[in-house]
Amino acid sequence: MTILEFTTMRIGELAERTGVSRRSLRYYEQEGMITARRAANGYREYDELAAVRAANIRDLVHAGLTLDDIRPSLEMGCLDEPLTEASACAEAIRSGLHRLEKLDHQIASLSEYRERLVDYIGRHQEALAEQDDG
Amino acid sequence: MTILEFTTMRIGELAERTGVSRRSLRYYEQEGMITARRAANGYREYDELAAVRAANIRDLVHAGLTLDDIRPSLEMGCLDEPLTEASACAEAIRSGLHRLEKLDHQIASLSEYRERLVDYIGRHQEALAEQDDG
DNA sequence: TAAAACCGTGACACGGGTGTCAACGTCAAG
DNA sequence: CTTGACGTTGACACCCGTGTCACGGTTTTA
Repeated sequence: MTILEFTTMRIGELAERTGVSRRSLRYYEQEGMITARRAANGYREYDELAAVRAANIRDLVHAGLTLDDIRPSLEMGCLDEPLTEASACAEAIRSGLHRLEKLDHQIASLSEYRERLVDYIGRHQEALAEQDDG
Repeated sequence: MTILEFTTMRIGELAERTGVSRRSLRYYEQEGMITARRAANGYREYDELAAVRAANIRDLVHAGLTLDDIRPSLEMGCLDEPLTEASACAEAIRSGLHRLEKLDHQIASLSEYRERLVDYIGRHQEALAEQDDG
């Protein structure tokens, strides 16, 4: 615990810190997305890098990406620091571009439906106002 | 077949016309999203309304909505004519709004990742240009 | 030392939409 | 009558990330 080189933590702590469930952390590891050393007793020991990655993965998954989508970025080290600061990546971009296409399609579709929905809402907000319990 | 009142068709034809698989058409029906009369032999018989609905559902599902998301709109008759022309709906809107929230979150998240991705790409397009096989 | 809290693995289930296969009925054409 | 295309239902499988449970080992606390 008082090791200075790296802040080492076990799965419970990491889960709490990142908001990623133990289950998911194990799954991410199983999928090769994060790495954990093993203590003598078999317990996983995570370092800061794992924590950063876990958080980044969490964000991307939450945004609707799959682990396979994320993997290339990760393999290029793009997820080794908080997502807010862009690092240097290159090849991951290629697959990123691929995903981007689909992404744009999806966004476009959703936005289109959104528009229509908003249209409806605008047209009938009086009707809604009368009930307004939601 | 030469009935004039409604163009009646069977599942195969509808599937071909809408691009929705037979399997999905049955599933939609099972989920109460579309209706089919039954011929004496048990075959499903679809009318034009079913065709329109099927196409609309197809679009929305393709856009990332679930059948449960779509159901309210459908129940209000919002999907009874081609989606391009907005009809009069009201209560469906309420659940529409609910879905809309999630939708916006998702779109926002995706867009954010998109931005970062585009950033990366911009920064490293030279590297990509050198390989340019994609 | 015993209880409580943590860790390990393995297995099963879910949701949602779809593919696919089996086993069977129906209908039109040869 | 047989063949083949089409229809029916039911069941099982997939993906993907996650929850959860069982069962056992370890660490910490009382």
